[in-house]
Amino acid sequence: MRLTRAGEYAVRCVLYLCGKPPGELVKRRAVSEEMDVPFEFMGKIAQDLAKRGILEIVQGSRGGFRLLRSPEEISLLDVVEAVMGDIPLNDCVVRPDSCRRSTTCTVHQVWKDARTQLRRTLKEATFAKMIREGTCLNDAH
Amino acid sequence: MRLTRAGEYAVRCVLYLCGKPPGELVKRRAVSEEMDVPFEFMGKIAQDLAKRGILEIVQGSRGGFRLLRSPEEISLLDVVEAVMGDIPLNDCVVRPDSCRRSTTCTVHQVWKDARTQLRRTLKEATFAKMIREGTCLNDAH
DNA sequence: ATATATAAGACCTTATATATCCTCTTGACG
DNA sequence: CGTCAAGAGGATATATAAGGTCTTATATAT
Repeated sequence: MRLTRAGEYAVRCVLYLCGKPPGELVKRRAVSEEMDVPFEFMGKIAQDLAKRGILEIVQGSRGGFRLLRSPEEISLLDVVEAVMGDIPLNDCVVRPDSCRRSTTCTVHQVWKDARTQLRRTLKEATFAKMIREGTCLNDAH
Repeated sequence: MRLTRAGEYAVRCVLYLCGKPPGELVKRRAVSEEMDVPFEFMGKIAQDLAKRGILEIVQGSRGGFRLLRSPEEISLLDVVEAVMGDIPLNDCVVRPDSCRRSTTCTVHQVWKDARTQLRRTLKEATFAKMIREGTCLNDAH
């Protein structure tokens, strides 16, 4: 029940892009080196972020990544779920078939509530807000 | 970021014991069969629960498991953390050394808040409350 | 065309979760 | 005491997921 490395890397990537002028194209190599993310792995993660419309990938020479949304419009939840898939917490919540009485079972209701709460907290945390209040970016990581 | 099988099994075990008269000694075999938990694995899980003082393990012939607390005094958090360890969500929260500026970084602050919130929700969910409001136990699982 | 950059999937490695096995210890009971 | 039932606890498999790398293909500027 923890953030994966891919999740952490994705956050770092978006954080880095948010620190650049809006619409600027940034090389994968630059993100990888600055944010200490394995180069190849960065490619995978960028694809996940692109699928969710968080950034755009430009091919060809002079290619790279470009944010498609403003930091106000990107939440921690968006980024984390882009690479980790839906946050389930408990199986029954996402696949109700796995438990016959999931709709009435209060154990599962607790998990469901916890999940809703967690997702709300992460949804409310936009990158604009986080950067405004200070992030690791300020220091060399 | 999900409940492990061991966590689910632990919950089932405690749920089952809560359904018995207080202080009753229940055989591992019974818990295992009734709650559909692998017999050997049940032993491991019981040890974790015993370490946290949730139940007592009695050896010898006529041995078995016995709840040490009333359902009012056992929360979902107790049981889940007994088998899964502390819920971290994000590494930096539990091991601040892994990030230099964890005390001031708002990304980590969000994770920390989310974690606190999740733990509170699970802490408030006592087995007494959950059973009162209906659980899967009522049905054959 | 060529150089540079990413795409996409195959593949490998490591870590964790899940489960089982075996030997030892405990305690009831004859 | 000896024996049996039951769990303890370490060692060891097996399965699944995470983490990372490699290769071939594709796109674009020059």
